[in-house]
Amino acid sequence: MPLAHSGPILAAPDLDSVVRAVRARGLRVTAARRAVIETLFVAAGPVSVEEIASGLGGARSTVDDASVYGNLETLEELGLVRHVHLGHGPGKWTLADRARREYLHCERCGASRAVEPSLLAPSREAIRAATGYEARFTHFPIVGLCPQCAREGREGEPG
Amino acid sequence: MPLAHSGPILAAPDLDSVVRAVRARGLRVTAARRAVIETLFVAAGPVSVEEIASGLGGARSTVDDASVYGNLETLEELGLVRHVHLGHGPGKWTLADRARREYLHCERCGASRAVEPSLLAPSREAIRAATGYEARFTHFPIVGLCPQCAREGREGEPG
DNA sequence: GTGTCTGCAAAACATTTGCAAATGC
DNA sequence: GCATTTGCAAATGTTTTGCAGACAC
Repeated sequence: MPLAHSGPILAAPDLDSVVRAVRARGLRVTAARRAVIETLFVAAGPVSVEEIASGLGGARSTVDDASVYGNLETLEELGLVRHVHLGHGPGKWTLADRARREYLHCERCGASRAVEPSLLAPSREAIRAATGYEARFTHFPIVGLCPQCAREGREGEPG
Repeated sequence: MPLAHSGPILAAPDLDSVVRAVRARGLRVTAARRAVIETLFVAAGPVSVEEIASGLGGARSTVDDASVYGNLETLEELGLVRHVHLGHGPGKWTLADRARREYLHCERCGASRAVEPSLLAPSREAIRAATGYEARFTHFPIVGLCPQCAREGREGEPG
């Protein structure tokens, strides 16, 4: 079942399948590891290390920051989770198959909104054709000016 | 010679014109401020705070980190300098009119390369038409897989 | 039983803040 | 002369590292 960039398929694996994948790679399923995965699983969107460590989403126990960092790194290496940046500052974490949305971020007022994926398709194709790179626009937001700030910028400028 | 989407044209000014702009805004031209600007001016590309503070590029004196941060923030607010991120980690700083290149960054091996601006034009237009945002792809790199890592990814995957 | 993982404490970085002294205008 | 700006020192916030004990398998 292909999860990758192309497919519209939304595989949304259950928690057990993630846990199984962890075990399949030879990693141990500890309470801390399970709590991290559960938090990512129940979260509405990408979450911070802080949120994961404090057991947001009702994880039974709390997990030490250092262990959260370690686990996220390990799980990211396995391709099970990803981190994304929604603006400046520390990243947020999510299950790998959920990191599919591209965002616009206004550099002046900080406003943020998701982008209709089809808008990026032409450039993604052009980049692939010209450079061979498979571009994902999901990791960092696309920075620019929102309509209002763009307007103000054009008026306000002295000359 | 069109440099950008719209905005006030600010073309490769000499050092003095930047200094004049600073004074014109009512800011004082101190030794530290001048050193920061000079470093940005002579640098081959975007530079780190560390590099600026240590007087890379032959600035006569060294400038305290805190002062560099303060100056960069002030100058960015005036629109004279910008910071960009070329990968993960702390940003790098450059004169505003020089922050025009878009980069591809491989999330697996870290390879980086500039993008031919025309490749992004279609999506920039589509985004403007659909959302009103003026997208700049220069602030964060576009993350993805370089040709080689993309190939390995496709082969290596277990299933 | 053994090697992995955890929590805790401390270190390493990047950045911000507070403030008295220095200095551009 | 006076407000702005500086350097220094300390605080903050995030992430990494070291390590003895706990625990999954």
